[in-house]
Amino acid sequence: MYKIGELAAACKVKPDTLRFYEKNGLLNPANRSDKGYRIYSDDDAQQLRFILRAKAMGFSLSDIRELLNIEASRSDWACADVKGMVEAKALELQTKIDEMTRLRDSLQELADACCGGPESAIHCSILDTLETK
Amino acid sequence: MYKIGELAAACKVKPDTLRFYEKNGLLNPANRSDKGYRIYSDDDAQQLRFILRAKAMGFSLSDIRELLNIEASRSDWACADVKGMVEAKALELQTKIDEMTRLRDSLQELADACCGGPESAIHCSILDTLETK
DNA sequence: TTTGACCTTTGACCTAACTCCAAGGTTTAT
DNA sequence: ATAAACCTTGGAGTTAGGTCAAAGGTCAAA
Ligand SMILES: [Zn+2]
Ligand SMILES: [Zn+2]
Ligand SMILES: [Zn+2]
Ligand SMILES: [Zn+2]
Repeated sequence: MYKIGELAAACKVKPDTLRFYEKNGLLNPANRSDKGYRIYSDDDAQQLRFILRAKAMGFSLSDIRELLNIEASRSDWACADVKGMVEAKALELQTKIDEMTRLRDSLQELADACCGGPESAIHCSILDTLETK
Repeated sequence: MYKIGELAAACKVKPDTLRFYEKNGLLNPANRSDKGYRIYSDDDAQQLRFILRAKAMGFSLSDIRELLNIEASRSDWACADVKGMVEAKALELQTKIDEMTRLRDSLQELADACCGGPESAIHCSILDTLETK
């Protein structure tokens, strides 16, 4: 049984983060002390670690809410559901990667066309390109 | 000479966006009509296109403010300065790409380990992995 | 002349995921 | 006993780049 600061420290997050997760339905402390302090159980700690691992994998908090729902009643779901979520996330990421790669290539092309020398930028091809495509 | 709605329509942005750019020091209309309407010149239109092109290249508005400063007095800057900015941006992008690629690979690995079948997720390796690393 | 499409300003709201603050109550250590 | 270090709540602020609404003034067409 942990108080909020203890669990937070154990998982290297701030107490406010746990309150935030609670407010957003991701982690409810098992109970409260007679004076109203949040008391977290080992299961809660495990659930927090689940959340943090999923976050590190790139899932949003609302994705994680879904994963927690599934995890809470695994038998109601198929592997296909879970795998579908993960693959969708991977695809989403890939789409962003592609977009950023195109952007990076454009920038590199822009940079390559510039002499990069110490003289005045009056003739700079980068600025020219941005000025009039 | 354009009123705000005209310039906005010509560049496919909303009037509010132009007001926002003005508030943030990116684009000041050449003058105002006697009744207070913003009046944009052809130079302003050109500057807006500069802004939009730079944005499409992945520059943030504060990057663009810098670029506009340079553009406004090109002779005070060297090509090296401009190229440096562009290369820094490309590198920044590359760093994000690398990070997202690692994330995508982790997700793909996670997905690959799951059977993805229609039976219950009780044995799902994805959930197991997230539950206890 | 009256409708409707413009324009003005100020200021609130949006997403995401926290983070911080204030004002007060509690626990712990010396 | 008292000060430090915790805990509570509610609500505001952060970043980035807008987007919208309200309340009012202006302008062109029918
Ligand atoms: Zn040069
Ligand atoms: Zn150059
Ligand atoms: Zn399976
Ligand atoms: Zn599975």
